[in-house]
Amino acid sequence: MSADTDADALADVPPMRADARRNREQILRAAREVFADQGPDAPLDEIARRAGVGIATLYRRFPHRDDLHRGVAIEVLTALVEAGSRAAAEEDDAQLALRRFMHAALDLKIGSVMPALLGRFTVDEILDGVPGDVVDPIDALLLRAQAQGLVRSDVVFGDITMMIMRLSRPLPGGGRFAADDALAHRQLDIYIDGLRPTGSPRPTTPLGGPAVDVAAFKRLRQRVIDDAREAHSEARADDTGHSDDTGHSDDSGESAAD
Amino acid sequence: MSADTDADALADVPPMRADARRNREQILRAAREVFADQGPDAPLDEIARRAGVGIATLYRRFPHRDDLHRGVAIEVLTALVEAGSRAAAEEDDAQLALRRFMHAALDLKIGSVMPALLGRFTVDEILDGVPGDVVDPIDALLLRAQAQGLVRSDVVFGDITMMIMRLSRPLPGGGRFAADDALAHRQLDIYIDGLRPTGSPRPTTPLGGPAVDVAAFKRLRQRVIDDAREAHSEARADDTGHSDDTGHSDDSGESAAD
DNA sequence: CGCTATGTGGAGAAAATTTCTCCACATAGC
DNA sequence: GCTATGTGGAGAAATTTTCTCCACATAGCG
Repeated sequence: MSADTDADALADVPPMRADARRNREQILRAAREVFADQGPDAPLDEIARRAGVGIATLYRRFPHRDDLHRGVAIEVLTALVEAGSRAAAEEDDAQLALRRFMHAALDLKIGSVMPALLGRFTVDEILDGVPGDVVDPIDALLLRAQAQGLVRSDVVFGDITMMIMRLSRPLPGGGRFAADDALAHRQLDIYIDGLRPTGSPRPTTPLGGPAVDVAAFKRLRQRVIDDAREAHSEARADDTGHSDDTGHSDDSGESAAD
Repeated sequence: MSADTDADALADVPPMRADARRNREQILRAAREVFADQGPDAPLDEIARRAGVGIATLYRRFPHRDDLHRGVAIEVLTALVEAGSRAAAEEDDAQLALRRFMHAALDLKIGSVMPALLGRFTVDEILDGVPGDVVDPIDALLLRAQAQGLVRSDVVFGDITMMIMRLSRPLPGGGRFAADDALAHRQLDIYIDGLRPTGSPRPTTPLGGPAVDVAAFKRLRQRVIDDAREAHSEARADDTGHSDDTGHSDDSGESAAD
């Protein structure tokens, strides 16, 4: 392994054509999104479609689903370690370093890696592809902030990572809410403020992202309902059963399947 | 749309047999869980199974999927309103009232209602079954806490409700993590602490629930991996997937996995 | 510029999953 | 006991997802 440019040279595999490599990256990026959105068993069609490639290309590059899991996991964990060490190095303030790391991790949608890490194949299989340790550097960020009294002492590793995993999934309801990612960052900021110790002099973080007040919530609800109604009426053309009121009707409505 | 507790009296429908009513409730409870876990398109088999009834019973009671959506929505929203007014009435402290309401709402898994509310049928269809307004009483809890300076002023309705929706879904990874519900409450407590204004004298909330530190995380990871390996080796017995074609120069053939 | 090894897309068969009906059997409630 | 009401589960039908095959495209080289 003299130079990484010819990692291929060691194997008998000839170097990939440029467009093929580009496609491979598109697929991994799409897979990360789709796994985060829909879970590890998401249909592969969807991934190919989002990547803008044919299904055959996906299968050629990743013959089994687990190959895709592993590919995504390696990519994301590598970026995660990188984000952690960069945050630690570039932010003097330990709380800001932690905050910056958490937002970066959220952007990476590490929720997509969770399924791959937990229970598909050995940790080693993934970690062999990832430079350095993943867990301890993250914990170090937390410990440093705690040592300086910037984060309450009863917070632990899982309170950092598992929240990010949760936030990296879309809201329930089928991705109807457009500003989903921005809202996740807003919620993360509030959560991070909640990590401060009692009486901390640190001010609360100014909240960006979508402020969904009651009026906005009602507008949102109405808009989505209108959309759905429209989609529905397209789908049913001739509506045999009008919503005549019968309680939880046993057989009102369109049992006449169209 | 009549309240179904005494719909029987008004309509020509004879009263339900006691066991049938019990089953209906079991189904709604199971549906709530399953919708929260897997989304609004979750397979109905799963719901019937969790409810401990046959699939036919489910179809008899709820001929269309939307009937089930509506039934769950009505039940959960009714309980939600009830929880809100109870919290407001019984807690003198406005911040504690808000906290108590949020934890109650999390237990209700209102994430399961979101899909039904957003885009399946009109709001009225649900709300006719729910006594009173849903949105404003919740907002009132927040406004009261803000008026007393117990919650920062830039927080809005959506910061309360949408976080609960998110927390009511399981962690990504296929429900492998047993203490999921308890972790959600722990995370919620941290989040609520983050709602306090700068310099608030209120102490942080003591954290219950699972404290997943680095050691626990590694143990958890290993345990799950072991489980999966076991399940895998049962399932494949013969299939030797050869997958050295990832073009990633990693020699570790995954076929060695077993 | 033209050649060819490498790469691509999409149709569609095969497999897996999910829906939903039917009917023989069970039991609550009188 | 009797019977109207309710039940479970088998399995056909419909839908979704997987995965292969092959005619066609183009990067990269001389």
